[in-house]
Amino acid sequence: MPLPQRINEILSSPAIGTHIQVTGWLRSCRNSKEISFLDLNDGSGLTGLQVVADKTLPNYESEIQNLSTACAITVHGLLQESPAKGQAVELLATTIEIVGWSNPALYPLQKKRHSLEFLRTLPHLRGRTNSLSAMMRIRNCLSFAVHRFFQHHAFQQLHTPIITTSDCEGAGEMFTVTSLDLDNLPKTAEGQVSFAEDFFSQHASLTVSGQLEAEAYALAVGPVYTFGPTFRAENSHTSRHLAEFWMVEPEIPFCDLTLDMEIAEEMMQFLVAAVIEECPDDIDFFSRFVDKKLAMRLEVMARPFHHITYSDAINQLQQTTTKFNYPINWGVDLQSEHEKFLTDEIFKGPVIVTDYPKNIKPFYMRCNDDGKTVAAMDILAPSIGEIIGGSQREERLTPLEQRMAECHVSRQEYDWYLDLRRFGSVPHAGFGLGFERMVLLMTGLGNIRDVIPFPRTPGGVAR
RNA sequence: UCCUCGGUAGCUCAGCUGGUAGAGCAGGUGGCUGUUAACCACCUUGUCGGGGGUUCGAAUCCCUCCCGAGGAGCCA
Repeated sequence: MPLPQRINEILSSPAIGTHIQVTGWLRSCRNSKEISFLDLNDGSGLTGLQVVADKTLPNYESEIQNLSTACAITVHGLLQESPAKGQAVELLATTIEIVGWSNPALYPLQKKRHSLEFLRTLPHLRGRTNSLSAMMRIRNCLSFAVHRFFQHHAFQQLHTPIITTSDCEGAGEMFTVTSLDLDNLPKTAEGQVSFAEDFFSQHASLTVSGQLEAEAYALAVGPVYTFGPTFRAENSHTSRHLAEFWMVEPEIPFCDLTLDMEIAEEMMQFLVAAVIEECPDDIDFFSRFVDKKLAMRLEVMARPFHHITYSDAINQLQQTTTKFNYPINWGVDLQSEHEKFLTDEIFKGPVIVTDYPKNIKPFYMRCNDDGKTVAAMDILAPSIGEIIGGSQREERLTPLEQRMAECHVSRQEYDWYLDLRRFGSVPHAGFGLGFERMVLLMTGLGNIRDVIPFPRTPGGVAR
């Protein structure tokens, strides 16, 4: 493909003495009367290529001296060793074509450091900063590694629908999808909105999870995984939640909770290793400027994860002298402060908590023989909290029907799901990884709005 | 949704117990043959988040709304 060579490739194996062409955007310009130094960056890495332009260039006075941050240029020149300190190689320009000008008085990003809060107001431009481009490279690396991991283990990627008519968890607010005229809504005899007249002839929403559809295909073609956007209309205004986020959801037939946990742990360690291997500069950048403990945390991720049952976790938390804001009782879900205590104080690393009380978990999780707990597992990561939630699914028809009744899940609506238990049901399990939380873990960034290019949160969409 | 802290120049912030606004950076102009968040000199910039109130007088005190950050709940 006739694409221009990227700067990170040029710098990693510089062909000194050859003529090359590069394209990119200027981060800064240092002009003097007869020579200019242009810091050219094309987004391929943190380090830019220094372009040296001297007055012999025909457009030196007319154009080059007027260049400023953000201008786009194409440079032909001679790659040479740099006589000055600061960089090993530089490009001595023979021609510089200005592809796109930028008005420095109006361009909102300066050479100096900006706060992440300010950059959030410029989602369309913030990718030009080191922080966001480094995040983007790590995010991309993680994304590709997810596919590599599952494809290598013969999982098939399943494209589950974005628009759905089922509410998977039975919890969580969903966004309604409608083409009805909002100023003139059709009503039923009871005064409710008549979705029978809507586009899909029934109420439809944006998906909160592809799990149930993934189960259907796992019981048809073998191990599958989904990797796509999911949506929650919950009014949660925190640094860990998005209204639109990406989730990785494998679903494995002939699989119990133990194997499910093994796969989850192996996947996470594969992802961590991939980023450490492929994005060392970006990890180093985040370690130095964002989170000094990042490298240490990533080391811990490579060790075997700790395991503890929910009941044992409750016991341990009850035995500590630490005072919690929320009381610890068997049957109540673990609060953030409890999860943090498990990961940061007791285990000092990732923890897999298993066998939660069935009453705090959804209907589809498999009931354990004790009748009180389900075959569920949550992976808690240091400083992030829950990063993976998974379970072995209830494959037995009768217990599933009982749980659906207890949870007030419509039998009619989920009859198709029961079919999966009627016709060749097998033990199966899966989990969901919050992809942005994985990016948080790998970058050390503190706010989930900074690990997705265009964040959607309650209250506003900037672009 | 609740709690806490914030909102002053393009950005980051100072502005004490009320006396009507400042710094650094960015930007502009000029200078400089090798710079590295370049340097030197000079210059520009404000409905002090919106609205209302107290006061002779409000960036400063009070009320209210909006927005942002951190935490909680819920979750991934």
